[in-house]
Amino acid sequence: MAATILVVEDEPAIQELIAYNLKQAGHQALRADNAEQALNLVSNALPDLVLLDWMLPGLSGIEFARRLRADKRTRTVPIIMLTARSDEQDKLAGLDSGADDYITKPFSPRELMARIKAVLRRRAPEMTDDVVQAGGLKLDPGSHRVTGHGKPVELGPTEFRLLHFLMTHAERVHSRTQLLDQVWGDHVFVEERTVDVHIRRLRKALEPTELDRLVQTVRGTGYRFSAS
Amino acid sequence: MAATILVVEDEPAIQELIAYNLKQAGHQALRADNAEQALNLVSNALPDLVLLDWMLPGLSGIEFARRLRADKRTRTVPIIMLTARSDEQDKLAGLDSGADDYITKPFSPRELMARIKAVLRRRAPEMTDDVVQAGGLKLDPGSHRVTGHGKPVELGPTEFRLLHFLMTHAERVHSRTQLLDQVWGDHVFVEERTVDVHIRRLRKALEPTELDRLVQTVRGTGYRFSAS
DNA sequence: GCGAGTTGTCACGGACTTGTAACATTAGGT
DNA sequence: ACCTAATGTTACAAGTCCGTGACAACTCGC
Repeated sequence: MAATILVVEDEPAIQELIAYNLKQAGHQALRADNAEQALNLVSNALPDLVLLDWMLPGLSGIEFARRLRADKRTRTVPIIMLTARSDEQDKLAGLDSGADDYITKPFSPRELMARIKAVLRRRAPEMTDDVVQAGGLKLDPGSHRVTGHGKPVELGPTEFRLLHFLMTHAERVHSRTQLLDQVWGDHVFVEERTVDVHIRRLRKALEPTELDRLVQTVRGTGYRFSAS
Repeated sequence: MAATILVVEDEPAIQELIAYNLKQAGHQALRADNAEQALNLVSNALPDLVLLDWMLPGLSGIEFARRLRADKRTRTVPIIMLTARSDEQDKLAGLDSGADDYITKPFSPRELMARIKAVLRRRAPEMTDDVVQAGGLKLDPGSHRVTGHGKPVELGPTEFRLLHFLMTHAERVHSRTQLLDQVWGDHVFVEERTVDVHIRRLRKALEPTELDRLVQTVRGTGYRFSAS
């Protein structure tokens, strides 16, 4: 899946380099030269990940990270810190401010891309465009297609995200609250029972392929995807 | 598993950061800015663990910890102290006041989560989602599944919690009162004999696998899980 | 703006769970 | 052996949780 990535970096050459590499990898790059500009962009549209330079003119990178963590709406956005210092003390402070990973300059584009992928996979595996496959069911985030035993399955957007999350976190029970947080987003307010309805819609769509049994109810706890 | 964790921390950014990470790990976060507020929350509902800042406006963290330890109802709640000082003297005082662990700022979220898990594992193993295995019985809290000699075992929610507690505190006799407190919760009122009925239901569910003998009666005292 | 598709909420009914009481059985002391 | 207290067992009514269909509000491309 093409992630939208915000690059906050004051040095034009590095910003350009990063943006180019992101584009090359199929992501969309938003750019900001400083924290103020970045805050503006974030208030418009939430990126899927933030690449954040440590040293910024004006508001520092750490401070920016703290602000993102302080606001309920932006709390979940993964952050990767970029810095020239390799000092361990800074590293701790950086992680303390809420960064998910930390990379020291100079870095190779390959390394940066690997870390981005790793963070997306860890924080939001359903954000990567890896094909997920289990028990005869195949979900391809890239083409936004789902097939069961080779036959196409029609899903609405929410059911698609729900199935994607369940498949990337299989063999685990998820409470309705967790599913709302992870699939709907933690800034929305909807009834818990709404999850039931979407589970129902998902099952109905899977019924023709008999794969609806993979979506299981755990009474009193939540739902589980299981291929065994 | 989902533990309820009380965060007592006056600095909003850090409180937010911690709460966010707790939620991410599947826990529920209660928050308090000061000790007075924390005492209120505790009197309402007992948390499974307390994260406590050393420096608090008003009643200090140490004093708050002492109060928890002084009250019979809250005496067993695990406490992790947070502090900016790395001074050995303070560390001793902190542990002396009854803290289970101690962590100095700045700390990485990863480190904090690791310590929480370690403390829960030691003090309340039924709160973690570690797989428990004994005598051919296997219970997986993550997927909410139980198998005996590989065959699936069907349990209701209460029987599941009961078995989980017994397995994580095996080779020990638990009185009916203790089981009610630990498995049902400390503020519910049910007949003691109700435990017997659930033990019966648990045994019945285990019968097909012949593993019901692991749940043993200690006449005049209570019940015990034993794999030997 | 129009219509198809999507979304969140509600209400109803059925299935499962739970606590209690009542009765049966067992263990342990005398 | 007998008696009593403790535990096993069953049945049941009340409560809770979940599946399901209907529906109105909403979005989005045309």
